[in-house]
Amino acid sequence: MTVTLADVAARARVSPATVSRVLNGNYPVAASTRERVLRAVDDLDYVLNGPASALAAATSDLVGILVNDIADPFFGIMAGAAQTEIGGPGDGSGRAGGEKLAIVCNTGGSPERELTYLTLLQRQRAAAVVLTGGAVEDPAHQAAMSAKLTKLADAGTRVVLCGRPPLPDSEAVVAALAFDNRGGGRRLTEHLLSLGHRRIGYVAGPLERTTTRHRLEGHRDAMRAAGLAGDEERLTVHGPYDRRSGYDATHELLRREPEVTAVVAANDTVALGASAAIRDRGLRIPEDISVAGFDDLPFSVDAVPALTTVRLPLFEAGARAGRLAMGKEKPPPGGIATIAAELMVRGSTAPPRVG
Amino acid sequence: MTVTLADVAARARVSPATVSRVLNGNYPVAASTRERVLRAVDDLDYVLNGPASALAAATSDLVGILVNDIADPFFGIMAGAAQTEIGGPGDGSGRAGGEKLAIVCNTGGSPERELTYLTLLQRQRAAAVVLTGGAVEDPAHQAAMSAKLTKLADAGTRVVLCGRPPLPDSEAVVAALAFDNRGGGRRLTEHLLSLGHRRIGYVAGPLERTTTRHRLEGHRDAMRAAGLAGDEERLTVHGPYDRRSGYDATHELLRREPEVTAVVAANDTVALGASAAIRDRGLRIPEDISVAGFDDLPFSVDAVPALTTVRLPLFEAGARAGRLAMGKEKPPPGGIATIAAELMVRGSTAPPRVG
DNA sequence: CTGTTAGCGCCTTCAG
DNA sequence: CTGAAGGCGCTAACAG
Repeated sequence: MTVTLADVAARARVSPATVSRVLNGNYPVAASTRERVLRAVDDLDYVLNGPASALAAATSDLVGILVNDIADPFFGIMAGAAQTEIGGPGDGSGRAGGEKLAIVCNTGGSPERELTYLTLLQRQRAAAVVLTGGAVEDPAHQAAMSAKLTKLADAGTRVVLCGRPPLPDSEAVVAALAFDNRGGGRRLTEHLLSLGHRRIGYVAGPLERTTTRHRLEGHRDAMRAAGLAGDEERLTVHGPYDRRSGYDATHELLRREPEVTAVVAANDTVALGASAAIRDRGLRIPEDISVAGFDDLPFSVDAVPALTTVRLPLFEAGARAGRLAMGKEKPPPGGIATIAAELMVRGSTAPPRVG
Repeated sequence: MTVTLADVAARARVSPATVSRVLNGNYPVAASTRERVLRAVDDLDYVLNGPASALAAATSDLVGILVNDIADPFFGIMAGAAQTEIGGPGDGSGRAGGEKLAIVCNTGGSPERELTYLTLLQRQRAAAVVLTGGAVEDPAHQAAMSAKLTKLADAGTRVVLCGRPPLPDSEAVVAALAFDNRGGGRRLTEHLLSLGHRRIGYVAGPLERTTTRHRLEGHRDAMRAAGLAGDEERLTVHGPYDRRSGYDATHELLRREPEVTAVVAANDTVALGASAAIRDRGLRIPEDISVAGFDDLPFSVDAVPALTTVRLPLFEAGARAGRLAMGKEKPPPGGIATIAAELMVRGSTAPPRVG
């Protein structure tokens, strides 16, 4: 029925072990023998049995990339970049060579699904796992994650964090690439303050996520430094990282405080929704209200007016995470690297109206 | 070292066979026995060995989802939707149950990588494969794809096409969900014609892709029906499906023909770039030039002015593909379904200036 | 450089 | 309902 390695061996008149060796290419085989085997493989249209191979070798060529929301380019860009480093270029023959199979798993931001996927990857004896994006801060979940990642690491799976803060005290992780969300958030708000804004609304991401907290903390640090503490709670509205949330939260914000002169959004997608809400109220950007985002996704520069935001080098970070997962790059000192966030000032922010 | 099924059996004082049966749940086991086994599993923190299981059972719980560009929400939305149907909700314990592992593979639009991923999936004995988005029209590649998909199907892998036209003559495919790209393209251009536009530029996608061709054919059908044939080549510029391409191609288009009053883009992302180019030339949308896109991605409604486009039910299509891949839904008659594309008229299109 | 020999960990008949 | 036994297809020592 299905052709096996033994069939190939028979046809090439060699032993199964030899066939295995030429297929894996990690052992010397005479050129003529290799030739013969390869021809047999082609003749028989043989395809390696992944599970059998993984079982015998006790490793597999799967690399998992976990993302919170695959429909969000924030994750898509990182995952795609990681995949280019992991997947190899292919040999143009459609025959799979020694490359790894980079697979993207969409957790939808759910802690349960995150753990489930890790278990599934553990089952598959994944060669590496890349966790992207912010983490949920629930202590129970964090403990479960630590435990799970430790087990994965013990089983030989390389664990890399990308755009996620390092775990409290885990030796399991090869490397953690953390974005400077706090610094970026701070500089963004400082920019608004320097323009003269004082009443700044904040449309935050979902509660209990590190990304949300860090960006918000950066914002509040800046506010506090400017002597504007005290009104934080009232001027902050939380919601998911999507367009709709930005829209709704901004309406809520302007209801609570119509005198807001600037709105900082949790990310660019939310900023888009916020902008729509502001316009629906008949207000202009940036003349009446300034708007700022975070991430600098590709569409942000094309918004009208172009969106002031904080640029995160998503592609570069994803690619680096991919290389780390493949062991192609040396981990940073201490296993932790902070990735800079750059303020991008564009047309959506301007000084507040006088009066 | 690693705990195996036999360890669990020993601890639960049953045979390995019994443990296997409770784990797979597809065979009657006494409640008390099951209880004991489950407890042993928890005590020992046992994780099933996927490869061993797949080898013995000759099947696996992997489902592959192939996308052309994971950073593009067009694919992200479909893939995410498919994954919700495939991955199951999890049981909240982080312990993986009977669900499938939905994995997204990013081909980058490369035919070679597409075939490579299919081979990798074939190796893993994937339970199903979902191919999303347009196909490359190169005959050699199409033949190779047909052959590969047939082999996958023969090995028991369910193949589903989502947003991709059915293969010429393949019995391999369970179901093909094709978008009505041609009809959508035609109606979009008819809309522009009805507004009074006559000189319409077209920023097309990459050559040799079904999506590109069908949308362009719809456009040209409409032009021809209006007696406006003849100038197609000059008013069409091809490029990748990205923002940059839309920007560059639109500049090129306006260089070739400054009298263009409307630009139709291959998709919404391209339309964003086209809009930026138009503005950079000091022209207004829609007063000087109308712009239209395709897909109706989430950001399109927030563009300024809001983008006229053709809505594709990406989430619904992806979810349906996921269900078909799981065998949860009956395939459409003949295995082929055409998914309607709906014209969304918004602010970016208006009658051309008079004179 | 190549063949031989044992498993890898699990599922699945087949008996009981 | 449960146990025993064989093998899924491949790899990894060992010999030669």
